[in-house]
Amino acid sequence: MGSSWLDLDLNVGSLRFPVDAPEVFPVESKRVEDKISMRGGERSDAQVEGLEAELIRVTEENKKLDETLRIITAKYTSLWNQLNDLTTTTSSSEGASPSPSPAGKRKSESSGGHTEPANCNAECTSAEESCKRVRQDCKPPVWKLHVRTNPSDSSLVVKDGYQWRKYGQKVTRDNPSPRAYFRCSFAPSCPVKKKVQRSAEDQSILVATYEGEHNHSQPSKLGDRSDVDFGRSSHPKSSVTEELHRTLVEQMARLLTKNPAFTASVATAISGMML
DNA sequence: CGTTTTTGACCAGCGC
DNA sequence: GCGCTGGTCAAAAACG
Repeated sequence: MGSSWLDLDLNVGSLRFPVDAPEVFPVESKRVEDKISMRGGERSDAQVEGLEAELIRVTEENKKLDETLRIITAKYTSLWNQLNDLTTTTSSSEGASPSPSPAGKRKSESSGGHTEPANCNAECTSAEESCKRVRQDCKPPVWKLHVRTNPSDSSLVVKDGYQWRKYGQKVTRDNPSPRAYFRCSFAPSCPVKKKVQRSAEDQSILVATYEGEHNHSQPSKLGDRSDVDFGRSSHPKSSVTEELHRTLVEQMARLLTKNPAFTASVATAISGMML
């Protein structure tokens, strides 16, 4: 995928309209044409021809811009679908990645990402191992969420819109950072658990592991103290994908707003529509 | 005073 | 069976 999609050549540099003629945008072209035809007698033919030429030129540029926007949208959709596929596969295969832990066979850690039976197919041959797999398959769904935080911030808090109660903390063998254990405190019967630990490789990344599914609606919608609301579904996977969606949109917005020509064009377009 | 967090103790699974 | 390790419990402390 590379950066080709990020290299947004919007070709907006030529869209520098005269300040006194904002109405040349397509939404207003019909009105401009009417004005021209109505007041044609008051203007010279040269002026009319000049305006018409300008109108045609700007209309063409708008078509180009519209086409570019359509391409960007298509690329974004394509990229988003790829990301969806990627998160679906990585969330189930992450636990299979080489673990720094020599043991790496503990039931929770090792089965953390093993919800995908395909992972076991190549390895599990004996009856004993297939029994283990059956046990693992019965476990609640497990999803991982990586959140970049300020490394100086030592709190193990991942704001995901739900209300959590910490019930334990432990230093694990393969990571010097402590791991915090949380339960969903919004509903006492909610089976969801969350483990949060800093990444061993990058201390600025918090790795939140969700187990199970919420059996209630998201509390943040009911006006609780949580300040993030990116999970519309009670399913933890949905929270993850919504988070990715949000990140993508933010990145796109950041890229676009960094381009002064683009922001100038948007401003001109908006003012043109308002006028 | 009720709720949440902290933290040491305990339990269970797994490999040897 | 033993030791290691991750996960959970529960009493005490902290907090609002």
